[in-house]
Formats: sequence, C-alpha cells, structure tokens
Amino acid sequence: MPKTNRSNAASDVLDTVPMIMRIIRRNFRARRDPDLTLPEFRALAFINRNPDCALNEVAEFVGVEAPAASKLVESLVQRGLATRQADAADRRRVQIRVLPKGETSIQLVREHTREFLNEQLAHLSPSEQATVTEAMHILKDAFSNKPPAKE
Amino acid sequence: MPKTNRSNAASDVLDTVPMIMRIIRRNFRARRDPDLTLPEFRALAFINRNPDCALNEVAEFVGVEAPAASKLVESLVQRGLATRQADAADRRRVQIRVLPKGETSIQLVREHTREFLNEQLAHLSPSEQATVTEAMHILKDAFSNKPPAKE
DNA sequence: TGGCATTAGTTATATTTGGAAACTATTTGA
DNA sequence: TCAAATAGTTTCCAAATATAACTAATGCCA
Repeated sequence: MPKTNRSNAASDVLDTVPMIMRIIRRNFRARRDPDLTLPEFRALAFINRNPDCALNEVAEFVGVEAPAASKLVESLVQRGLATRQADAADRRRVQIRVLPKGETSIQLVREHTREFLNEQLAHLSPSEQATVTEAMHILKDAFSNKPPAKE
Repeated sequence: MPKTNRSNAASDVLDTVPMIMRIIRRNFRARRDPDLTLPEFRALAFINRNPDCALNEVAEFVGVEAPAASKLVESLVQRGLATRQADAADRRRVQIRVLPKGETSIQLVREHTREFLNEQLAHLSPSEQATVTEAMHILKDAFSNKPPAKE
C-alpha cells in the first residue's frame, strides 16, 4: 500500500501542472494560427514528435476514432503541412510525416508560448529559476523512464 | 527586461509540463467515469473550484459558446451532479453549484490521478521530492500572482 | 500453397455536437 | 417609463464524430 500524506510531491504536481496547462491553453487559444484547429494542431505536434507514425497512433493521441483521424490527416496533407505514404514493409500502414511548412507552423506557436512563459517567470530569482529547471529535469526523467503503466 | 536566460526555465517548463499533462490525460482517459465526457468533467471541476459561478464563466473556461455551455450544464443538472438557481441579486444570472454526487465524482478521479502520480514519483529521493515540491510552489505563485497576460 | 481470420485505413451513413440567430426575462439608465 | 443592454435559453442548421460497411494487405496454419 502506497504511503500517503506528508507534503506529497504528487499532490503538488497535481495542483500545479493542470493549472499551468490551463494558462498555456488560454494563451494558445488567444494566439493560435486561425486556420489550424486545436485537434489539427495537436495531431501535427504529435506527428512531429513521432515521425513516420501510423494513423491509429494519431487517433489514439488526439482521442478520436480512426475515421475522424483519417479526415484530420487528410486535411493536413491537403494543406501541405504533412505527407502520408504507404509503409514499404507493411503496405496497409501509412507513414505520416510533418513537412517543413507544418514544422514552422508548430514552432511558431511553440515560440509564442515559450515567450509567454518567459514573461511569467521573469520575476523569479536566479535560484528560483534554478529550482524550477532542476525540478523539470527530475520530472522529465521520472516520467520518461517509466512511460506506460501496465496493469 | 531580462532576456536570454542560459538554461531557461521557460523552455524547461514548456518541455515538461505538457508532457506530464499528456500522461495525466492518458491515465484519465483510461480510468474516467464512463458517463462523464471530458468537457463535462472539466465543467464540473471548474464549478467546483468556483461555487455559484455564472454560465458564461463556465463557457469561457470550457471553451465553448453560451448555448453549448447551457446544454452542458443542463445535462449535469439532469443527472444530479449540479444545481442551477437564479441569483437573488440579479435574476438574469444563474448560480451554478456542484452537488455532493458531483463532488465525489470529481474527487474520485482526482484521487486516482494523485495515486498514479504518486507511483510515478515514488522512486525519487527525498531531496528530489523536496525540489519538486518547492518548484511547484514557486510556479503556482508565479502564475497566480499575474493571472491576466497583458500585451 | 490456399484460404480464412486479422489488421490498417478509407468511404458511407447516421448521430451528435456546437454555433449563429432569434427569443425571453431581467436590469440599467436616460 | 421606455429603449438598450445583459444573461441565459431555444431553434435551427452546419460541422464534427462515430458506427458500420468496405478495400486492401498481411499473417497463419492446415
């Protein structure tokens, strides 16, 4: 049985991370590329992180069924943001990739958000910034070392 | 204005927070109350944080227009998760509240997520946990002290 | 090898969802 | 007191999504 209480890092993460995420999302909504819906942006970002990914992976990540993902990717392809080609090894699969145009589109948004966060964190002291940086690295390791929680 | 930070806390936050959020959301999706959609859950959580809030506040938070929010809240009310009563001071407004049933529904999900995070962070050393906790408090302050992003 | 089951993705159809506009009720304010 | 404004709801329509059916490719194993 897992121990509870104390000042519990998990509770702090659960309080704080969604809060920051809401703020990021609000900022995103205000500044987003007007002809890129949020699911489209999310799909594009996922594909960018996972080059040559399959359609069902995109579907799972965005949280929609295969047909919706198919149309979503289709529209990205139509607009020259991504490509979709049959996998040579298994010709049922498609390999989806982000094209330079799509990449710049993502990075633009990302840069906006980064600047926004920078403003928000500008008033922190150097030691506070160092603590934040250190914590982020700790968390990144903690979560990427054990990505899937099996059951 | 202090530009150009070396190891840039903002970049670290931007790398890490969305990643954790994706993991939280995947966990949520796997365990969520099957008859509570994600917008419904988000609305309920918002109402819980903001008792007696108005409809347009819910709408803005969830990111939909008023009619959609109206239907959403209606469905919460129908299922006994929330109440909606006219504000005595201004009878055009509604005051929305979470009912005990809705509250337990939220807290159940929250508790699941907290346990999940706890597992993920269980392997951190006490000093690492302390760093995380400290960073979370720093970030919470940084973001709640300056909620509106000026231009 | 042949043939059947499975898998990935697309197309077709139906349902649901969400938005704009119109409407009701209430408040403001001139 | 009446016009304008505001909060929310209802109506109606367009867009988004799911389910089901379909195509094509692969795996399996007899």
